[in-house]
Amino acid sequence: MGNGMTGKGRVTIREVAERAGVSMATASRALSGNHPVPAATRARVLRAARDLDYVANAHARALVGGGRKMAAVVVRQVTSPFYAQVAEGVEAEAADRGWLCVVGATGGDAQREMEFVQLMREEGARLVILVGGVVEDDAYRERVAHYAHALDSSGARLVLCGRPAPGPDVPALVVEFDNEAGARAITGHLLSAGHRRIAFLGGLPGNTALDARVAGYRAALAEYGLPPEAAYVVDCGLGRAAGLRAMSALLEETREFTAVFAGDDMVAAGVLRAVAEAGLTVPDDISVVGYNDIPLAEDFNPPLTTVRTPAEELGRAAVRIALRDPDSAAGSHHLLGTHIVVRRSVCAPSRSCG
Amino acid sequence: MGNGMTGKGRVTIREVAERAGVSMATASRALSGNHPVPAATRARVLRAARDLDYVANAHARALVGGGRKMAAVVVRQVTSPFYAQVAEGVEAEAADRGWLCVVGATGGDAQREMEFVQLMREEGARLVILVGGVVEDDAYRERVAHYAHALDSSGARLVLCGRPAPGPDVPALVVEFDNEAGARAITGHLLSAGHRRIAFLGGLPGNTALDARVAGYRAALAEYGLPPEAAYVVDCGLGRAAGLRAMSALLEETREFTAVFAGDDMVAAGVLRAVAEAGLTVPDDISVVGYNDIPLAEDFNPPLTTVRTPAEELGRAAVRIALRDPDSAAGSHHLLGTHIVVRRSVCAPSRSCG
DNA sequence: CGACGCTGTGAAAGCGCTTTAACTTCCCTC
DNA sequence: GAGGGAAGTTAAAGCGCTTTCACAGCGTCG
Repeated sequence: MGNGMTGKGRVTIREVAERAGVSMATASRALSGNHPVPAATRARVLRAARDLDYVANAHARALVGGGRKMAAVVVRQVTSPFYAQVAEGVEAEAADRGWLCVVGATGGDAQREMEFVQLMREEGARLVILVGGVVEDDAYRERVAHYAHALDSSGARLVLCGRPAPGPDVPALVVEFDNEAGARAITGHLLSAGHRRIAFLGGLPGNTALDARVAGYRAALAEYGLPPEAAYVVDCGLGRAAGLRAMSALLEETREFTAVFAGDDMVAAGVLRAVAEAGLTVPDDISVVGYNDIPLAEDFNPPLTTVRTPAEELGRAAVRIALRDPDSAAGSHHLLGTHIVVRRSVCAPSRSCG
Repeated sequence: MGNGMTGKGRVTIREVAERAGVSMATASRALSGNHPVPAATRARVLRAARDLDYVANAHARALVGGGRKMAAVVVRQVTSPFYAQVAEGVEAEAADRGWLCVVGATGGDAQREMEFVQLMREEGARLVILVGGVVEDDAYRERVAHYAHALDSSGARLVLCGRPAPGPDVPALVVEFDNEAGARAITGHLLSAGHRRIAFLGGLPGNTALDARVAGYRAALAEYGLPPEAAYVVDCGLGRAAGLRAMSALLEETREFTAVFAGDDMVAAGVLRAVAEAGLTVPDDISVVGYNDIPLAEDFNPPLTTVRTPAEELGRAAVRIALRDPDSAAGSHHLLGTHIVVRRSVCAPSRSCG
């Protein structure tokens, strides 16, 4: 390497100080910029640091400095396009501020989630972002309330993305998309195309995001003067496999529906597949819409009409909001807008069905 | 919370020790398990820690303990399905060992990559995994050689996944898929189906992964006794947009090809789209194969025949290999196997062409 | 001209933890 | 019954850094 490195042992600030002919205190000030130092002195210190290939020890710094700039984002799995985008947003916004971003994948396991949050407490993360829908039961509420208080007592902030706050007095902040509005809009799109028999596939009772989508779907139906019985919700949960299975079952059972609103794009992928396997065509026989507008949605067959939820923006917003209003932000609730992306999976209800 | 927390200030091991009636040393040993402690004493300490909601300070621990269990994985972008899977594999394997995993996204920018590696040095990461193909030029070689030596001098290991080592004496370890074998196999699949005019779309000269794929493609052609001129490589780079553009251009130009080997599945997505836009059908008019088998490949239209590169396994292998053989592993090169996944985007060359 | 504030600098305290070296018991052996 | 370990425990050193506190030098104002 050709520099003055002392073998394996890391160069410390003391050596930098010695080489620059100043005290450790001055070296520290020049390096960290926490305190003004005359330009000449600073230059000498920086020079010495460069010559020695000095690398600050983040641990020592965090230990004395009390904490460190680190955010953690926790998702079910990194490979889900939606979660990946949110994580990317968090990472980007964190990086913009010089923060470190660590991501944890739980695989949907509450145990691992708890362990990870605990780890983040030990690591001194100042921001923990929990992403993704869950079924809201008592265990969930208790768990999250615990996180919130534990993190709060360590001086860290907790952000919930797309999952509910366990209570009004819990020190956590919620940032999510306006699922009800989005669902209402896309259902309206189907209705205005002439569809009246629209099934919703992908319900997951207790999951607030999906519940809100279902609510929006029902609201849109009501707005069009349809009776509550017109709503048909299949609680098959999320994922491509679930969508495939549920749609196959539905087609087996009845062909009265002219359109399907899939709970998200992966469900829609399964639905499209099921329709194709049944020898039917989208949209001629059945119109399909999804939710989230994942990157590959436009490559579906046919390209999917869906609701765009700018996931990366969600991640960025989470960081921004949490860091903006250090105190007042706690407990607040932020809703992000969405919009419809029209592609080719919807047309007017046709010849073949009701 | 109902426990004995002292407000904001974090509970330290000293308080735990006091409450348990032992010295800090004993408390530390009971908590960390680094040194045997009688069961009765240990129980008292653990009890006190629980009562106080004690959270160890990872920084202090790392400071004195010299380093910490942390791995870093660096990718171009988290939202690419392939990178996401690799990152997930790294995360999983790291989590299995109680290691922390941080991920950095560079957006393909060398500057950001350097900053991130530097940050990891400061943070004391013991394992840095650089994932993803690059164009191998002098700047690249110099950069990576620098990382390798810098990390090595901090006692950390460097793993390159799918990118070449800059030289034989550089302390880095390479783990990647056997791209040449995979490409040879899938080209063979096309050949054995009867295709003789096969174009390769998605070359990126200097990118070793793609170069290897191209080499495999040529080798397969040669094995079937075709002259070198039979190879037709379009260096359009990667990504869906690139595939769409290149394939549209190709179709504009000539229709002599009966099959297309796309550099990866995203390119294949673009190719499929281009074929559809040209009013042609896959596989009846043109057979298409991809590379990587991303999760949505089976939902392409038609479901894509491709090469499965178990990306998550790549991430896991990177961690495992790096951690297995602390010393001997340096400089070694590991090749992971792949296999063909046959779906419906290939059939015998047909009526319409060649 | 002495008191005051300012800037630049350094010695040393201490962040929370692990670990070394030393000490105390207590039990066993010769 | 004295000597030698083993087992259990502790005081204290110190990881690398930031930051207080103190002091020196010096221009400025009353």
